[in-house]
Amino acid sequence: MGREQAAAEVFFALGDGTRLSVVTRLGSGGALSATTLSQGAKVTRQAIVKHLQVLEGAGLVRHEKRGREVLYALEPERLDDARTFLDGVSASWDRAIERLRAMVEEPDKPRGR
Amino acid sequence: MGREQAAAEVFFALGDGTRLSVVTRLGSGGALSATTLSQGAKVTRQAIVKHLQVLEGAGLVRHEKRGREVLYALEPERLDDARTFLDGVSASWDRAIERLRAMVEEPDKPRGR
DNA sequence: GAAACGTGCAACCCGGGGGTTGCACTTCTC
DNA sequence: GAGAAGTGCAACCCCCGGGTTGCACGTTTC
Repeated sequence: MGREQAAAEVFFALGDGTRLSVVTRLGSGGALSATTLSQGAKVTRQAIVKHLQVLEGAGLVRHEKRGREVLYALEPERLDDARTFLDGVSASWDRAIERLRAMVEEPDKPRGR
Repeated sequence: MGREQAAAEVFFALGDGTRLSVVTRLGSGGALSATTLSQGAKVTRQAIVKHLQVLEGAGLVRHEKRGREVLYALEPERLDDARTFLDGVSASWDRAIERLRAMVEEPDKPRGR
């Protein structure tokens, strides 16, 4: 229910090339500032800032003021949530396939709930 | 590189509430038609069709003509790809954390590549 | 204190994503 | 064959996501 909504938010946050590369860089680089992230990127600092806000809104990133600059760091828990969701879909899919296979192999067997 | 782009496409496809519920239903229900999926949904059949095309474009779904109707079924391989990507980010994040911890605990130790 | 660096805020633009409606076309059913 | 069921196609609408520019505000630095 709300679970699905939250998962959609996380997936939406990851569903953009720029944001995904930001996540990758934060994942391997620790805590970085928006300006640092914007260097080497194809977009402006402001664009990066907006992306970071989206990521933070989805709970994928946390920010911390460090003197005059603001450092953003990854929050990997929500990544686990997303992975859990994918696991769930895959699992129920496997079960559905298994049911189908059983029905084909034993057509007369009564099947309950 | 292109890996990241493909992952972004999958995440984008999953980053919408309607599409995510479609994926869930397909995951637990086997192969369904657009009309069937639209019943019980809050949107039109046409909207569902567009969503299915997006999902198919991302490789998450496959369609098959069955008489006069078209059945859509889940293609769980791409889900695994997405999960693998998340695993990668989490792993490098863990390594980054570990490096950081090591630096804090042994400040004088020389650290190489 | 003045200059440089890093941010924050606001206005603005553009394209396309999500949705709908209407209709023509095939396929099943009686 | 007539009608119902299931799709496909096209036009159309609205909103907002992604991006930019310009400038004002703290914080360092010398």
